[in-house]
Amino acid sequence: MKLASWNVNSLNVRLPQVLDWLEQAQPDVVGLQETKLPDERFPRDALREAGYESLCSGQKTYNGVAVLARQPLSAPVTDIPGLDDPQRRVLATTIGDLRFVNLYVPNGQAVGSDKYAYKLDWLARLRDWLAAEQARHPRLVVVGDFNVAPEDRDVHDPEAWREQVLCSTPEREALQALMALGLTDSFRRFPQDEAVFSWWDYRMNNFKRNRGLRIDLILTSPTVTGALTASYVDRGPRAWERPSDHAPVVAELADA
DNA sequence: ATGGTCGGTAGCCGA
Repeated sequence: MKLASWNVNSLNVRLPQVLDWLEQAQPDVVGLQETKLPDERFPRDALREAGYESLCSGQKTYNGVAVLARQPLSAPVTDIPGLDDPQRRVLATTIGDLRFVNLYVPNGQAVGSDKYAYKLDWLARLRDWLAAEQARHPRLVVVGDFNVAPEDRDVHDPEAWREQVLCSTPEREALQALMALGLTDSFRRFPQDEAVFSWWDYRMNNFKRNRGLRIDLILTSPTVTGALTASYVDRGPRAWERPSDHAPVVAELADA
């Protein structure tokens, strides 16, 4: 079983690339972020023709998440309980025996800003909810654009990024608090090259120079971690014409 | 060279 996460930075613009990538990579489940589409404009039919059922939680202009799967998707949840937030950043659903949680974590803009405070609060509330999700659903997978680079080795220039947003100690500690629930960064379960990233700013030829961060993650609960057979970043689509600024990330599971 | 690009929108805001 092949799981993936991809921040597409507008599904309206990126739908042809998503369809190409689905055809090429043949994932079973995909979490999309930054769809930037209200649900009535979600391209459900085109995705169904490609073999995928979908759930979406979108809004105009900003944010928006969706999950695509070859199997039926049930029991959707679109909000962190108790967090009254109009921003569409969460979509959890059950697919087979997996509970799949797709996230677009707030960016945080700059350390010390109001958006940064919102990000840290959001992550703290996420932790409490994921603890409950894990108790209900032992086979839990949490994917998405976390907008946090877990460690310095996930950053092209750690000194330049020291205590900057996406890399600051409070953000990393908030991510660690999620992982302390028993969630594993699937990418680090396997030998990897150095300087593997999942996001490269559009500016300054950052992709060509591989000046990126690894902020798109697939976290797995212990029973799922035990079934992992691979986890990697597919840089291919980032090199396509008119790309998203993020590449898809993938985790593969042995069949049960 | 201290910025440089996108996407959505119709101003700039957000990333």
